Amino acid sequence: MDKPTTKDLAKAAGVSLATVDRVLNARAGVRPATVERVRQAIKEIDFVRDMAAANLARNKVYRLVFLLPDHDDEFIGLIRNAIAEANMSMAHERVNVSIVRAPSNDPHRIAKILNTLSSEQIDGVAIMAPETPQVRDSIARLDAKGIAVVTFVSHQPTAESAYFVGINNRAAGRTVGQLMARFTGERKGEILVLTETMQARDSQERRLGFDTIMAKYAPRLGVRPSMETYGDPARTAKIVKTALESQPSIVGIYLMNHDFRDTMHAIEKQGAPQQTIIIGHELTPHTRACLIDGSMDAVITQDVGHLVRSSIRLLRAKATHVDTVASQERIRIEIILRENMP
Amino acid sequence: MDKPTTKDLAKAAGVSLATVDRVLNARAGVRPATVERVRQAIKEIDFVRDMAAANLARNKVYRLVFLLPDHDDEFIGLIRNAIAEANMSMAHERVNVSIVRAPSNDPHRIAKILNTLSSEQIDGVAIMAPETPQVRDSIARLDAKGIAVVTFVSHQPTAESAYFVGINNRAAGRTVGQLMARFTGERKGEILVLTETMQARDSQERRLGFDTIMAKYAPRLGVRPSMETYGDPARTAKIVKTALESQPSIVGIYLMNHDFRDTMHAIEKQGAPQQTIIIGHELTPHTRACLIDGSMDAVITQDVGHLVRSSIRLLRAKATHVDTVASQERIRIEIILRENMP
DNA sequence: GCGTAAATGAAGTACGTACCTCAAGTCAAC
DNA sequence: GTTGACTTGAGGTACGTACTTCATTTACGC
Repeated sequence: MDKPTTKDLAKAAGVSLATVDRVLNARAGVRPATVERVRQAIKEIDFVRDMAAANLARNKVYRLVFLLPDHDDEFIGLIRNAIAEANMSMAHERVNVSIVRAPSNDPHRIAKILNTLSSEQIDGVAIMAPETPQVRDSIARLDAKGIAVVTFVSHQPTAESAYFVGINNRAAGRTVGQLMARFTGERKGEILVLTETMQARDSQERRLGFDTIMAKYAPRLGVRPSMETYGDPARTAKIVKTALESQPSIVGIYLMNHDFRDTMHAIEKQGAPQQTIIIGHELTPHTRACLIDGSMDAVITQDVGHLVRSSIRLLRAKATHVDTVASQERIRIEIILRENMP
Repeated sequence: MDKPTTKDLAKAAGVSLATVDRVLNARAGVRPATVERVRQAIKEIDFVRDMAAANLARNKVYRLVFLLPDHDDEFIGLIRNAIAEANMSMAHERVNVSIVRAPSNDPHRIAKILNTLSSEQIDGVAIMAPETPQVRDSIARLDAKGIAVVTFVSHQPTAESAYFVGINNRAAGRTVGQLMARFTGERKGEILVLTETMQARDSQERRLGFDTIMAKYAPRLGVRPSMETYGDPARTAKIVKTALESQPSIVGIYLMNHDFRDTMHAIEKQGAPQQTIIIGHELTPHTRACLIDGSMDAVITQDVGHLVRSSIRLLRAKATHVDTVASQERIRIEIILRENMP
């Protein structure tokens, strides 16, 4: 009652191992009727190819690339660590993962890098980059070249050939909205929304989701227009100072981008009103510390290790033309409070 | 620049393949000095054993067993589905998982089942059962027999040889406490705590964590003693009726066990005060529906698929005497609101 | 029925590791 | 210096699949 092998399959189909091999690997030179016979036998004896052995025989290492932004914030750091760890723990899956970095505000540069990838060197790419026409075209080109692509963290809705690994940012924004609505109790006042840039689709979607819920559940609260820091500490400090001085009735702050260390620093320096609810994205050493010392109330995050492993599994499956277990690949929107911090 | 193989390792260590094999598989008959030389070489050339090939060569299927309670509630159903799914998706890992069921209130029966497992048939067991001396002894016996054991969902702190796969229930209770404290706003009143039985260690720990946070963050709220339903619908209805009638100032309800369909039904029938915050455990079809229709406010859950896969990985690693990636095995306490429901 | 092309089979090597056997080596105690 | 125990090496087979080569069979048009 052991698992059937290709040998059993050959016997069941009444053909030789060579023919089984031809069918399994879609090689030419087999009559359609014979192909069908083998297909039938596969179903009958419930044959599943031993991919470990197959890959061993192929002696192929799947070379995957993560394209990441070239600035070094905490979130990117976590991703890099997760990639390094995955490279270790998934070694027996015959994957070799490397990282390529590009300035996220230079679509041409990103496109150039993607366009130079050839299917001889690379089997798959996970792309974390803002949505631009250049990147979209590059993804189509990669697809045409037979290189597997997933979009990573940043959704590229116009790139149909690439599966998206990340959270639904609209839902993430809604989640923050719900927490903000409830954590502020019955208090009235204003909500500040800060982000690095509203150019990013992620920010737009989060904002959209956030507004929907705030309008529905907390009409008592006024949500201010998004303020952009452009990642500039001086500008950030100025914005925060002005906002907090002119708005004495702040009851909540939503930090919409990841790695808002400068922003938190500015808020702490300026001093927010007592009981101000502060919610932001991504669990990092910094946000972890903020949860512990109480300067933040909640963090919405996605499991970085899961993101990376999921991307790798999907790329590998795509490169091998194999199906995947979809349920394992859904990235959850996690709510972290001080009490359930991992 | 390929990945080093045992052959490369043999050359690097200046020994033969046979000796490398003896060292790698901890076989006897190698001088300590030689062992050390090979160990050094492993580090030097950064050798990692190709587990896929190793398992192929071993041609061993790891037979794992999940011991589950024999009553069929929604949570157990989810676990069974997850096990079936894992059996499919981890087939290439050479694991075969089966389920054995036992009445969770009959420790002798459970112990008897565990004691009949022999290391010839079974390589590992994941045990979901209440903590009892009988089970604890059985676990020790399994360990002595060389069968890998993890405790699953229910912590058995006295069984040192078994790794625990599940959440910290104390922290889970604290998390519920924090949500309850915040979701009730500034309102004053009483909190009901309902569970199937306080005999279960899980319930005790959740309660402990819950009380800690409530005392600290919501002293305005009175937390009532835990009420036990014993899984009896009639009793449940009576308890809920009495509690809600005699306590007009209920502002929150904590449902501490999983699968509280009867309890929710009784609450809905009796009618809780407007704005009563209801929080419970485990995301199931029922709690999912409750979140959507607003009859529940939050659900604390653990990823069942993750629980199962983690158990399998750990058992398999233990059976193979291999290290694991700890970070991948930590089960998170997930907070689910309507907005971030997966 | 003959020639040709297409389909199929038989048998091999390879992947990286496990595990076995047997021979040959080393070393220390006597 | 012999004995015996321990250590090491050499070489084999096996796991399930990929891929190749070459021989053989089948099908079809004439």
